[in-house]
Amino acid sequence: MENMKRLPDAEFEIMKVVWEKESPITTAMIMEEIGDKRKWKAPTVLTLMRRLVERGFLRTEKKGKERTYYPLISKEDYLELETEKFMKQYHKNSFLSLVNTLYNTKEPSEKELDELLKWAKERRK
Amino acid sequence: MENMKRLPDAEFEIMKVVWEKESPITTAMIMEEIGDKRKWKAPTVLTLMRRLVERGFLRTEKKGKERTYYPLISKEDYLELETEKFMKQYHKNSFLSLVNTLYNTKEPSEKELDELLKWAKERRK
DNA sequence: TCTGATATTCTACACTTGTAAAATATGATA
DNA sequence: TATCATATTTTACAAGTGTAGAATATCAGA
Repeated sequence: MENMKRLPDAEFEIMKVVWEKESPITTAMIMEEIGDKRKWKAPTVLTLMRRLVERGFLRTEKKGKERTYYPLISKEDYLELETEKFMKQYHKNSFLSLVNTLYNTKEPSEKELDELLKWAKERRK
Repeated sequence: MENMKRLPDAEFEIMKVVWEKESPITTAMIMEEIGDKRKWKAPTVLTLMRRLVERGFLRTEKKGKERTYYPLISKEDYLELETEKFMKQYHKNSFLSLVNTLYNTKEPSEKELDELLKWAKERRK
Protein backbone atom coordinates (compact mmCIF):
# COMPACT_ATOMS: atom_id res chain seq x y z
CA MET A 1 0.00 0.00 0.00
CA GLU A 2 1.23 3.46 -0.84
CA ASN A 3 1.66 5.66 2.21
CA MET A 4 0.77 3.12 4.85
CA LYS A 5 0.53 4.65 8.30
CA ARG A 6 1.23 3.31 11.74
CA LEU A 7 -1.74 1.80 13.49
CA PRO A 8 -3.01 2.93 16.86
CA ASP A 9 -2.29 0.33 19.52
CA ALA A 10 -5.83 -0.95 19.83
CA GLU A 11 -6.13 -1.51 16.10
CA PHE A 12 -2.81 -3.27 16.03
CA GLU A 13 -4.11 -5.59 18.76
CA ILE A 14 -6.93 -6.53 16.45
CA MET A 15 -4.64 -7.06 13.49
CA LYS A 16 -2.46 -9.41 15.49
CA VAL A 17 -5.44 -11.67 15.98
CA VAL A 18 -6.51 -11.31 12.37
CA TRP A 19 -3.06 -12.38 11.20
CA GLU A 20 -2.89 -15.40 13.39
CA LYS A 21 -6.31 -16.76 12.44
CA GLU A 22 -7.45 -18.17 9.15
CA SER A 23 -9.62 -15.85 7.04
CA PRO A 24 -12.46 -15.12 6.93
CA ILE A 25 -12.38 -13.54 10.35
CA THR A 26 -15.49 -12.91 12.37
CA THR A 27 -16.00 -10.54 15.23
CA ALA A 28 -16.76 -13.54 17.38
CA MET A 29 -13.25 -14.84 16.73
CA ILE A 30 -11.75 -11.57 17.83
CA MET A 31 -13.96 -11.37 20.88
CA GLU A 32 -13.07 -14.88 21.86
CA GLU A 33 -9.38 -14.21 21.50
CA ILE A 34 -9.00 -10.84 23.16
CA GLY A 35 -12.42 -9.97 24.50
CA ASP A 36 -11.40 -11.33 27.84
CA LYS A 37 -7.92 -9.98 28.00
CA ARG A 38 -8.85 -6.47 27.02
CA LYS A 39 -12.37 -6.46 28.32
CA TRP A 40 -13.67 -4.90 25.13
CA LYS A 41 -17.40 -4.75 24.49
CA ALA A 42 -18.69 -5.86 21.11
CA PRO A 43 -19.29 -2.35 19.75
CA THR A 44 -15.75 -1.42 20.66
CA VAL A 45 -14.33 -4.23 18.60
CA LEU A 46 -16.69 -3.42 15.74
CA THR A 47 -15.57 0.20 15.76
CA LEU A 48 -11.95 -0.85 15.60
CA MET A 49 -12.66 -3.23 12.73
CA ARG A 50 -14.48 -0.51 10.86
CA ARG A 51 -11.57 1.84 11.28
CA LEU A 52 -9.22 -0.83 9.99
CA VAL A 53 -11.42 -1.19 6.94
CA GLU A 54 -11.35 2.57 6.38
CA ARG A 55 -7.58 2.49 6.66
CA GLY A 56 -7.35 -0.24 4.08
CA PHE A 57 -6.02 -2.91 6.41
CA LEU A 58 -9.08 -5.11 6.13
CA ARG A 59 -11.84 -5.73 3.69
CA THR A 60 -15.22 -6.89 4.79
CA GLU A 61 -18.34 -8.59 3.55
CA LYS A 62 -21.72 -8.77 5.09
CA LYS A 63 -23.56 -12.07 5.09
CA GLY A 64 -26.97 -11.69 6.66
CA LYS A 65 -26.59 -10.52 10.16
CA GLU A 66 -22.88 -11.02 10.39
CA ARG A 67 -19.74 -9.57 8.90
CA THR A 68 -16.58 -11.30 7.85
CA TYR A 69 -13.19 -9.70 7.40
CA TYR A 70 -10.06 -10.40 5.38
CA PRO A 71 -6.63 -8.84 5.84
CA LEU A 72 -5.37 -6.70 2.99
CA ILE A 73 -1.98 -5.99 4.55
CA SER A 74 0.34 -8.80 5.59
CA LYS A 75 1.96 -8.92 8.96
CA GLU A 76 5.37 -8.94 7.30
CA ASP A 77 4.69 -5.78 5.34
CA TYR A 78 3.31 -3.99 8.30
CA LEU A 79 6.11 -5.00 10.64
CA GLU A 80 8.62 -3.87 8.09
CA LEU A 81 7.11 -0.41 8.04
CA GLU A 82 6.90 -0.26 11.78
CA THR A 83 10.44 -1.49 12.28
CA GLU A 84 11.96 0.82 9.73
CA LYS A 85 10.21 3.81 11.21
CA PHE A 86 11.40 2.83 14.63
CA MET A 87 15.00 2.24 13.61
CA LYS A 88 15.15 5.53 11.82
CA GLN A 89 13.48 7.58 14.49
CA TYR A 90 15.20 6.19 17.55
CA HIS A 91 18.43 4.64 16.34
CA LYS A 92 19.49 6.49 13.23
CA ASN A 93 19.13 3.15 11.46
CA SER A 94 22.00 1.76 13.43
CA PHE A 95 21.59 -1.73 14.68
CA LEU A 96 24.53 -1.22 16.95
CA SER A 97 22.77 1.66 18.61
CA LEU A 98 19.84 -0.61 19.27
CA VAL A 99 21.79 -3.45 20.86
CA ASN A 100 23.82 -1.05 22.91
CA THR A 101 20.68 0.56 24.21
CA LEU A 102 19.06 -2.73 25.06
CA TYR A 103 22.09 -4.27 26.67
CA ASN A 104 23.43 -1.26 28.36
CA THR A 105 22.17 -2.36 31.73
CA LYS A 106 21.40 -6.03 31.20
CA GLU A 107 23.41 -8.71 29.48
CA PRO A 108 22.21 -10.50 26.35
CA SER A 109 21.45 -14.19 26.75
CA GLU A 110 23.63 -16.87 25.23
CA LYS A 111 20.80 -17.82 22.99
CA GLU A 112 20.33 -14.34 21.61
CA LEU A 113 24.03 -14.06 20.94
CA ASP A 114 24.18 -17.40 19.20
CA GLU A 115 21.24 -16.65 16.99
CA LEU A 116 22.65 -13.32 16.11
CA LEU A 117 26.10 -14.61 15.34
CA LYS A 118 24.69 -17.33 13.21
CA TRP A 119 22.55 -14.90 11.33
CA ALA A 120 25.37 -12.42 10.74
CA LYS A 121 27.84 -15.07 9.62
CA GLU A 122 25.41 -16.50 7.15
CA ARG A 123 25.00 -13.15 5.49
CA ARG A 124 28.64 -12.50 5.28
CA LYS A 125 30.41 -15.37 3.63
CA MET B 1 11.32 7.52 36.83
CA GLU B 2 8.60 5.13 37.92
CA ASN B 3 6.07 4.49 35.18
CA MET B 4 7.65 6.55 32.45
CA LYS B 5 5.47 6.80 29.38
CA ARG B 6 6.26 7.13 25.71
CA LEU B 7 6.45 10.66 24.41
CA PRO B 8 4.36 12.00 21.56
CA ASP B 9 6.46 12.61 18.48
CA ALA B 10 6.53 16.37 18.77
CA GLU B 11 7.70 16.26 22.36
CA PHE B 12 10.36 13.73 21.48
CA GLU B 13 11.61 16.12 18.80
CA ILE B 14 12.09 18.70 21.51
CA MET B 15 13.86 16.28 23.82
CA LYS B 16 16.31 15.36 21.10
CA VAL B 17 17.42 18.95 20.95
CA VAL B 18 17.47 19.26 24.72
CA TRP B 19 19.72 16.24 24.99
CA GLU B 20 22.18 17.42 22.43
CA LYS B 21 22.63 20.90 23.88
CA GLU B 22 24.23 21.91 27.10
CA SER B 23 21.81 22.82 29.92
CA PRO B 24 20.31 25.19 30.72
CA ILE B 25 18.19 25.15 27.63
CA THR B 26 16.29 28.15 26.40
CA THR B 27 13.37 28.28 24.07
CA ALA B 28 15.53 30.32 21.75
CA MET B 29 17.90 27.38 21.45
CA ILE B 30 15.09 25.09 20.51
CA MET B 31 13.65 27.54 18.04
CA GLU B 32 17.01 28.03 16.44
CA GLU B 33 17.56 24.33 16.10
CA ILE B 34 14.21 23.12 14.87
CA GLY B 35 12.11 26.22 14.41
CA ASP B 36 13.04 26.25 10.78
CA LYS B 37 12.79 22.59 10.06
CA ARG B 38 9.42 22.12 11.68
CA LYS B 39 8.07 25.60 11.19
CA TRP B 40 6.87 25.81 14.73
CA LYS B 41 5.75 29.11 16.16
CA ALA B 42 7.07 30.14 19.55
CA PRO B 43 3.87 29.32 21.47
CA THR B 44 3.87 25.86 19.97
CA VAL B 45 7.33 25.17 21.29
CA LEU B 46 6.41 26.64 24.66
CA THR B 47 3.37 24.40 24.89
CA LEU B 48 5.46 21.35 24.16
CA MET B 49 8.02 22.35 26.76
CA ARG B 50 5.29 22.85 29.31
CA ARG B 51 3.90 19.43 28.62
CA LEU B 52 7.35 17.94 29.00
CA VAL B 53 7.63 19.63 32.39
CA GLU B 54 4.24 18.23 33.41
CA ARG B 55 5.38 14.79 32.34
CA GLY B 56 8.51 15.07 34.42
CA PHE B 57 10.94 15.09 31.52
CA LEU B 58 12.13 18.62 32.13
CA ARG B 59 12.35 21.01 35.01
CA THR B 60 12.20 24.71 34.50
CA GLU B 61 13.10 27.96 36.14
CA LYS B 62 11.97 31.41 35.33
CA LYS B 63 14.48 34.23 35.29
CA GLY B 64 12.81 37.49 34.56
CA LYS B 65 11.13 37.30 31.24
CA GLU B 66 12.69 34.06 30.17
CA ARG B 67 12.54 30.43 31.14
CA THR B 68 15.31 27.90 31.23
CA TYR B 69 14.93 24.15 31.16
CA TYR B 70 16.91 21.15 32.35
CA PRO B 71 16.41 17.54 31.38
CA LEU B 72 15.34 15.20 34.16
CA ILE B 73 15.40 12.07 32.05
CA SER B 74 18.51 11.00 30.16
CA LYS B 75 18.46 10.07 26.54
CA GLU B 76 19.81 6.64 27.42
CA ASP B 77 17.06 5.92 29.91
CA TYR B 78 14.36 7.08 27.58
CA LEU B 79 15.67 5.15 24.59
CA GLU B 80 15.88 2.07 26.71
CA LEU B 81 12.22 2.31 27.58
CA GLU B 82 11.26 3.03 24.02
CA THR B 83 13.34 0.22 22.63
CA GLU B 84 12.16 -2.34 25.13
CA LYS B 85 8.54 -1.47 24.49
CA PHE B 86 9.13 -1.75 20.79
CA MET B 87 10.93 -5.08 20.94
CA LYS B 88 8.25 -6.53 23.13
CA GLN B 89 5.31 -5.22 21.21
CA TYR B 90 6.49 -5.92 17.69
CA HIS B 91 9.12 -8.63 17.96
CA LYS B 92 8.34 -10.68 21.02
CA ASN B 93 11.72 -9.54 22.31
CA SER B 94 13.49 -11.48 19.59
CA PHE B 95 16.40 -9.90 17.76
CA LEU B 96 16.17 -12.49 15.14
CA SER B 97 12.64 -11.43 14.41
CA LEU B 98 13.84 -7.86 14.10
CA VAL B 99 16.72 -8.52 11.76
CA ASN B 100 14.66 -10.84 9.64
CA THR B 101 12.01 -8.20 9.30
CA LEU B 102 14.49 -5.49 8.44
CA TYR B 103 16.50 -7.53 6.01
CA ASN B 104 13.75 -9.49 4.47
CA THR B 105 13.70 -7.42 1.33
CA LYS B 106 17.01 -5.58 1.51
CA GLU B 107 20.45 -6.84 2.37
CA PRO B 108 22.38 -5.62 5.40
CA SER B 109 25.49 -3.60 4.63
CA GLU B 110 28.98 -4.95 5.23
CA LYS B 111 29.45 -2.34 7.85
CA GLU B 112 26.35 -3.32 9.80
CA LEU B 113 27.39 -6.93 9.72
CA ASP B 114 30.90 -6.19 10.87
CA GLU B 115 29.76 -4.03 13.73
CA LEU B 116 27.29 -6.60 14.78
CA LEU B 117 29.71 -9.51 14.64
CA LYS B 118 32.22 -7.55 16.59
CA TRP B 119 29.68 -6.66 19.20
CA ALA B 120 28.37 -10.20 19.56
CA LYS B 121 31.82 -11.76 19.76
CA GLU B 122 32.90 -9.35 22.44
CA ARG B 123 29.99 -10.29 24.62
CA ARG B 124 30.46 -13.96 24.22
CA LYS B 125 33.80 -15.05 25.44
C1' DT C 1 -45.67 -14.58 11.84
C1' DC C 2 -44.27 -12.81 16.44
C1' DT C 3 -40.61 -12.57 19.70
C1' DG C 4 -36.40 -12.84 21.79
C1' DA C 5 -31.48 -13.13 21.23
C1' DT C 6 -27.68 -11.44 19.07
C1' DA C 7 -24.76 -8.75 15.81
C1' DT C 8 -24.27 -4.42 13.84
C1' DT C 9 -24.67 0.53 13.30
C1' DC C 10 -25.22 5.09 15.06
C1' DT C 11 -23.96 8.38 18.10
C1' DA C 12 -21.28 10.10 21.64
C1' DC C 13 -17.90 11.53 24.63
C1' DA C 14 -13.51 12.16 27.05
C1' DC C 15 -8.56 12.39 26.49
C1' DT C 16 -4.46 13.16 23.87
C1' DT C 17 -1.79 15.46 20.50
C1' DG C 18 -0.43 19.13 17.24
C1' DT C 19 -0.75 23.67 16.50
C1' DA C 20 -1.16 28.55 17.33
C1' DA C 21 -3.91 33.28 17.87
C1' DA C 22 -4.84 36.47 21.36
C1' DA C 23 -3.66 38.31 25.67
C1' DT C 24 -0.30 39.48 28.93
C1' DA C 25 4.06 40.30 31.29
C1' DT C 26 8.54 42.24 31.39
C1' DG C 27 13.06 43.94 30.12
C1' DA C 28 15.22 47.52 27.14
C1' DT C 29 15.24 51.97 25.45
C1' DA C 30 13.95 56.63 24.25
C1' DT D 1 8.77 56.62 33.06
C1' DA D 2 6.17 55.62 28.63
C1' DT D 3 6.68 52.63 24.82
C1' DC D 4 8.24 48.94 22.14
C1' DA D 5 9.87 44.46 21.32
C1' DT D 6 9.86 40.04 22.76
C1' DA D 7 8.94 35.91 25.66
C1' DT D 8 5.40 33.68 28.02
C1' DT D 9 0.74 32.39 29.30
C1' DT D 10 -3.98 31.70 28.28
C1' DT D 11 -7.21 29.92 25.55
C1' DA D 12 -8.74 27.28 21.76
C1' DC D 13 -9.64 24.09 18.43
C1' DA D 14 -9.43 20.18 15.11
C1' DA D 15 -7.94 15.31 14.50
C1' DG D 16 -7.13 11.12 16.24
C1' DT D 17 -7.88 7.43 19.62
C1' DG D 18 -10.20 4.44 23.11
C1' DT D 19 -14.40 3.12 24.57
C1' DA D 20 -19.19 1.96 24.60
C1' DG D 21 -24.60 3.05 25.36
C1' DA D 22 -28.63 3.30 22.63
C1' DA D 23 -30.88 2.16 18.53
C1' DT D 24 -31.61 -0.97 14.91
C1' DA D 25 -31.50 -5.06 11.97
C1' DT D 26 -31.94 -9.87 11.38
C1' DC D 27 -31.87 -14.81 12.36
C1' DA D 28 -33.97 -18.71 14.88
C1' DG D 29 -37.42 -20.64 17.26
C1' DA D 30 -42.22 -20.65 19.38
